[in-house]
Amino acid sequence: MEIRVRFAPSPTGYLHMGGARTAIFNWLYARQRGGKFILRIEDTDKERSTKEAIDAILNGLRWLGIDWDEGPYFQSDYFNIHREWAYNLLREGKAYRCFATEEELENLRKELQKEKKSFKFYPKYRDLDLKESNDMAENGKPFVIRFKVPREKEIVRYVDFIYGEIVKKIEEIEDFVILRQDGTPLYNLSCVVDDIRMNITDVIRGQDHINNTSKQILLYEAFGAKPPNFAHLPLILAKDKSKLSKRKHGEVASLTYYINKGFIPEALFNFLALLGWSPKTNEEYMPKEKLLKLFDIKKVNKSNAIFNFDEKNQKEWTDKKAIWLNAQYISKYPYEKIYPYVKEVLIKNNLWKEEYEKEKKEWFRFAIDSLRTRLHSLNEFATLGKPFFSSEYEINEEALNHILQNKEILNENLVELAEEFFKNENFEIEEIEKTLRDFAERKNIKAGIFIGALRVALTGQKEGIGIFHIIKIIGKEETKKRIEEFSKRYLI
RNA sequence: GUCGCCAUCGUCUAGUCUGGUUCAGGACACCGGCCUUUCACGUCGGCAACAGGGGUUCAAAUCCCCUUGGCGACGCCA
Repeated sequence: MEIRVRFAPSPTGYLHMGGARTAIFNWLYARQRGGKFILRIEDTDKERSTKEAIDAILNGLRWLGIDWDEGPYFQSDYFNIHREWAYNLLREGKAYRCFATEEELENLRKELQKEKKSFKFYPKYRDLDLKESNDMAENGKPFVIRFKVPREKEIVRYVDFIYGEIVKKIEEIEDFVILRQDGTPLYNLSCVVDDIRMNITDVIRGQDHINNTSKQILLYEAFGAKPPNFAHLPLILAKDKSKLSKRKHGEVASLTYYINKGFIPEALFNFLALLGWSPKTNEEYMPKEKLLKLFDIKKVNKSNAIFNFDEKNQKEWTDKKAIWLNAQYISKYPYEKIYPYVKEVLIKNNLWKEEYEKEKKEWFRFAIDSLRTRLHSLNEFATLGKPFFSSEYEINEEALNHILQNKEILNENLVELAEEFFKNENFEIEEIEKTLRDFAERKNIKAGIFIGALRVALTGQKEGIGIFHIIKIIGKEETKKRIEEFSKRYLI
């Protein structure tokens, strides 16, 4: 039988990390078995659903490289069908109209609480004769439709791929509402009806749905359908051990933030896939193909994972392992794969020049390959990389002050050193290095003094890639020019 | 409160099913050495955990029970 999974987010917020991981696991599961991945937007709560949220979800999935075979379906388009199915249950005596008012219910709930019981159903309406129920409805008395949980059964049971056997006592399940007073369907109904209609074979979703699953299985049975397989994923928690959410923990919970922060999609994909699941091979760098080969839904662990970040610390804005993985991808990706991302970032920051893919193609590649070994974010191509693509870069004050300790030496020698560089014929790294070291030796000055000064003069930064790489990338003329300008401005 | 789930280094995790090979392995982070007279690269090394208590057993991180802790669900939200 063909595997069919679905990712069914509700468009009430942006695509968050938990949702993204659910999508990843669904996608991995479907793709490794030649199954279909269906995207369904669960917008049954019209009040809270927004167009922006839908766009964010779609864009987020595309960005992650998660493609879908069907959809996006919008659940609200099928309200009539859901309602029809609910009424079928009503006709068959598997559901009933509950005419209880809010007050009535509240009182009942309070009373039950005194006896330490919780609400399960309202016999008065549950046992109402269908004809009488029809009459009341016709007379305009408002009602909801509740599912009539089969009380003759003892338990509902299913085997979860991850949690194993889950048994729930029938007596603990209330007659839940499936149709609102205004006739719109509720989550449990819509979800089951659509999963049946769409022939979903495997439901992979967050662990917070475990409780719903028992109810949903009852619905499957009422509809005479075979329930799908279920796999409930452990939750992603924040440091305070509560469920990671945008409301509580801010942007770090939202996928959009990672896009803006310069993540490579596959790096985030990799990180998320390893959160709650392990290939058990001691490897961390796992591109999609490898993940596809090794992923096993049944080996996902049961305990929740904590997302370790510190919002107060810039460098730890998200889990450090995620940042580290991103750095891995930036430096290990084949050039062809990293290139489009770099181009995009440079364009966004007005640093892109057409010649980078024409006459300066080779130069550009060398620059990027040198640069990327040190970067943690794509955005750094435009910040730390700026001096290579523009002569307008800022000078780090701390770094400047540091080298100005040797102001006199530099004033006497730096421009002369620049002239020496200029005499280089090939301007290759070894040659540049030799020039500098010979020069320093001749002058009896530590090479380090020049190295530090050159870094500041040429890039304005106190750290970065090797200085000889920097000089080669910046080029003969520009190096000379920058040193001269720097001397005039700071050394005299 | 009720019901359910979970419990190995600070964090992600391997090992738990099939008890001995583990005074518990890897990764991130952290600390130190080397390299670099730059570096958020690289490299080598270090720190660091079986929640607690009872069993069962020749032997328990691994099996059983209890306690504790954490999380989730208890909506005419999804």
